[in-house]
Amino acid sequence: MSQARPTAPRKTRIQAQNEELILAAALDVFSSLGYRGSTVDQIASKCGLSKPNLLYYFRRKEDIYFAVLEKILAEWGDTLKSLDPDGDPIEEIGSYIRQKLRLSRDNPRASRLFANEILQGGESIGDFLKGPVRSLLHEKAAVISRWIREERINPIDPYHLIIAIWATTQHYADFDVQLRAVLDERERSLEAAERTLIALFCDGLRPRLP
Amino acid sequence: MSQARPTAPRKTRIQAQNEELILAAALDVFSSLGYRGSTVDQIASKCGLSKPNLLYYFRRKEDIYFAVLEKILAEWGDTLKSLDPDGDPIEEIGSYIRQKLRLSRDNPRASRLFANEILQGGESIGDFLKGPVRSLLHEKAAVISRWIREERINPIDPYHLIIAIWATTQHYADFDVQLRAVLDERERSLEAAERTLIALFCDGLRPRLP
DNA sequence: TCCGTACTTGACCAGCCGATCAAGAATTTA
DNA sequence: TAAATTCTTGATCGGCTGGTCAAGTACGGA
Repeated sequence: MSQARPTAPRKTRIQAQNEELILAAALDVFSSLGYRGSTVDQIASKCGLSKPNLLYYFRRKEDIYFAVLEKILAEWGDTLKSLDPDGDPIEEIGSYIRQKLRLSRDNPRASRLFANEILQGGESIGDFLKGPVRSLLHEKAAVISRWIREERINPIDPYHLIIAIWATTQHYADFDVQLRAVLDERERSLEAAERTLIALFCDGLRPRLP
Repeated sequence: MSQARPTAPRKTRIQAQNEELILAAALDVFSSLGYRGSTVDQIASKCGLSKPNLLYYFRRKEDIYFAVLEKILAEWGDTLKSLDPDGDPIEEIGSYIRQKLRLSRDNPRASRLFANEILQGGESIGDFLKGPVRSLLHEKAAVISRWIREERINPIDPYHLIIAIWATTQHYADFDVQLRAVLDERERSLEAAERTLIALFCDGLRPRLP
């Protein structure tokens, strides 16, 4: 699967270089047009290769798509590992939000590709979701549950908390078009989003009376 | 635009009936396959009409899409009008969350179609976003700003607050596939989501000390 | 009942797109 | 340098899909 040519067990310099080119172009195209909306020609011309040449490295359009997906899922897995069980709960969750927000800003196309895939039924990543993501979620939920038991944070459902964090942070990548149409430039700063979300998740809206 | 036949100023019984059939089927198909992934044939066979017959009512595939979009945007506009400026802030925001969450549950396909459209660049709804949605957002933001000035809720950015509400509530429709893969049946109840979000937005995570 | 209009459809077309192939160019290896 | 391998591409194919058309059928008013 990671080998373009089944007959070639090792990667040439040219091969590695072109595959990288292709995957970069493919992320670009797939994330903005969706799988079905993208054509092999578009990807090829975006990276300056001919269509048959591209199909020499990846036999099928599907294979390109899978390769892109695989790549971004791997990167994501790495970045999701934080949330130190031994740290201060509020600090940890705050920095988790910050981190995910930055990921949204720095890698919006990956986020959109993922969103697209989910909306389309997510068949290609079902195993990934049911495996790594699921266990990661449960692991983090357990940490949060412990924090709740120790009365270091308010008692809320840990699963829905994490989902809320995912939803709010990814939203800045996935719905960027909407935000651009609806917010003024000045209101769209990452800092404002960061401040608001952290304030919200930490202290909520209700004023502390005394 | 609302008339399928430019030469026919009035709607026949059959016409009204078939257009409704078509739009229902189209929402179904478009929302699960996206615009480019859907075919006119699929929509036609889903509502038991032949393809040419469908294209008799809507000349182009695009026209069907626009009609569906127009319909759901109109319905949405209606449901978004709540948030009474004279009510209790916490109550109002809570009931707004509840309302949007129920909308997600009762009309997930509309939500997904919308998300799909945004991800694809949202050209078809640019005017809608820059117009009605934008002014609605500003209107609500003004209300929230007043509540903040009156010190009835904590000072946070009203725009990002509303966006956070949109993000979290729509997420339950748009990312349903992911939630199914990652959560157990029991954890996926609307009630849990409702409770968690409202607790989060109202009181946050940090315990009140005294 | 008859006539005009609205509706329906099988057959068909043109363009696009994924994929193939054979043949030539470049690069590596010996 | 020569042979072997890898890389590149123009030409082409077949299937799918949006859209058309002509011919027929149902409907509704007089």
